[in-house]
Amino acid sequence: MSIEIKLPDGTVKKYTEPVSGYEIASDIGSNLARDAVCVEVNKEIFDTSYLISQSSDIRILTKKDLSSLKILRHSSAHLLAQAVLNLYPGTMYGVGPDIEDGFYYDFLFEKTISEDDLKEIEKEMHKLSKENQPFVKSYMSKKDASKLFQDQKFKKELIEAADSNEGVQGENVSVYSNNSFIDLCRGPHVPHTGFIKHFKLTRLGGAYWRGDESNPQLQRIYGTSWYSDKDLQQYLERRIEAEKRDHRKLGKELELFTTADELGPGQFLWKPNGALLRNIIENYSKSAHLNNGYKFVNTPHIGRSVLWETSGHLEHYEEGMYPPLNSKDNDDKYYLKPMNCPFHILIYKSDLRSYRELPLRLFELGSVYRFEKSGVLHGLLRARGFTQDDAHIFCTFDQINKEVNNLLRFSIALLNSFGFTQIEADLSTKPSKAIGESKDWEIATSSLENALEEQGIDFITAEGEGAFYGPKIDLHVKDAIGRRWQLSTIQIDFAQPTNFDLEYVSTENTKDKPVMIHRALLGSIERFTGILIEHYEGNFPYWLAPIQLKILTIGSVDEYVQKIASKLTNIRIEIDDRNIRLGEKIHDANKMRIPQVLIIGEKDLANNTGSLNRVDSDDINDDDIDSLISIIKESSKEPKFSF
RNA sequence: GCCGGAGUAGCUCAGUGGUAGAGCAACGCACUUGUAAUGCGUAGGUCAGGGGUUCAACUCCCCUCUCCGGCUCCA
Repeated sequence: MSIEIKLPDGTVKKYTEPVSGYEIASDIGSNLARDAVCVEVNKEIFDTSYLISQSSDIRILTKKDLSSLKILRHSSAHLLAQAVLNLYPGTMYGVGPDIEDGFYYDFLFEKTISEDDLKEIEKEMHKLSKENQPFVKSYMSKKDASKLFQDQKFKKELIEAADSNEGVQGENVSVYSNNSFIDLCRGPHVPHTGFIKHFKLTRLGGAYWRGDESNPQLQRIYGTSWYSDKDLQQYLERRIEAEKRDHRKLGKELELFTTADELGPGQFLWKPNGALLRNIIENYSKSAHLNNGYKFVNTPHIGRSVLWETSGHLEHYEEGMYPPLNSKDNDDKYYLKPMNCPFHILIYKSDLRSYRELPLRLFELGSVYRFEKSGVLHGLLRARGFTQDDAHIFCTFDQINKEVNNLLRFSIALLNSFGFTQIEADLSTKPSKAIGESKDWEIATSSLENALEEQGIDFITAEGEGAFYGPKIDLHVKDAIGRRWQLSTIQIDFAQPTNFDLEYVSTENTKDKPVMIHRALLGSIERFTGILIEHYEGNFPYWLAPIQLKILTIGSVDEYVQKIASKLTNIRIEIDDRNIRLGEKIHDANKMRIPQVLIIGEKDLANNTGSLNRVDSDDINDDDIDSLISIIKESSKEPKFSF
């Protein structure tokens, strides 16, 4: 017997007996043997103890490999379950995969545990970690496994459901054991529990068994796990960073928006600073649209039920709509609009349309109301009332590709203007709950795909994630700390033109059906503002800052300050002329994240000077006031929009 | 909607069966201020709302509302 093991550097090692990854690593070097997490055999990952019996290309994975981190986290989940079962015998355990930055495990405790209990569980995990218990894989029949897990109803269910993710393959299952703890598992795992050192249990939450709302709820324990303490600490710091950026907290501190119990959940009141910010965003979007082929429309907030029956919303999304308002005159019912499209369609239908008018692009900052489930509301990011930068493009079949191409460029240019430069796309295809012809779905989907390819945008396909009336492209941005947010959406719709009998007169004088494209680029203004707040941590670029400049006075300089202010046309200014110390005025301006502060004292009045402090550059002290004014004007300009 | 946690002054929080507290903010007085919080004083609360237990409830129990962490959902 001859087994040839080929290493990544091309060297070949020969063995006469089946050999484990660990043995190969040991043959290469003792350090590698110590650090080996797993072994990749012909692109598939196995435990270091796995016996390789055929000639293969292999690679030893160490702590440095990305996939090793996933393996560590999955093993951490096992350790968590082991600790939980030690401390709370009789607990039912569900599944425990690795996730981004960590892992979780779902449990059904005999008595619900609380967040405080996590400390004790963590302590137990550390204890088990120190014991360096090896993870050992074995196989057994489904029958034997059912017997082994006879007291564990969730495990039995997984065995019966033949869940390959949980190690059930055909008639056999694989299980991993370390010490007395045994779990149904496909693996692979780190060699022993000693690899799991730098972890922390982070959260406790509820989760439906197998992610199904109709199933009972379990308690899910979340944790994070790393190969070094440094990585763990960095991760924990990142979390604190993210908390600091919370738009709900900053919204309160910077006096941007507020809420009140009397309003009802998911609705917001915009205070002067927030309304300014919002208006800046809206106006920028409006002028971008106005200058690029869109026609503005305005539509009401409620519509008769027949409209929503025709559009299909009542049939498909009634639960997400506010309950109807009854008419006092007759049996009519009115619904708050969850979308603007039916109204824009009515505008399209109000005239006989010619092919010459197409593409017809109707734009509106349209406020919509969706009765989101109470538990999903999350500040501005998920509200019940919000305003979309919404447009509907009515075009011919042949125009789709060009329109989508334009839209992608337009959208990216807009997001770039606001400081989002890393953009990725999702292409969502036909869901199970869909209306319309399959052929139309195929054409629509492929035209979106073509446009993405023509624009050279990286995208992933999200199967079955499309809207009920058509496929869509979603654009995602990465923020300053790497979080991914969905913003723009571009959706093709063959269904609504049919529902509403839309038509246009073609070159051949026939009546043809137009195609509709729904698109919102910033998405919801509320949500977009929330994301901007988190992206900039409240430190907005000059053009977005609600107050761009604060003038701080020292002594009596009123007239001089008025003269300066009148020269700063179109700059959003606040003047602080309170009779208090300069240090306190600076403190207050900084607290409100005012990006530019102009200090004017009696000395400046005499010399025609001023001092300028700016967040992103050095202070300019006692400089000529006119030169300071031009610096302020120049730096406060909004970015030019072009695409 | 479901599981768990929380709600005390405008804000951030302490108090856990026995007279409701602090800092900041607000207001008043003094200080007239040149680069990250001047000092003193005053006022501010149905302890989310409702019901119950108790001699006595912010505190214990029940219901409702809102918020937070998750799950599910997101046209």
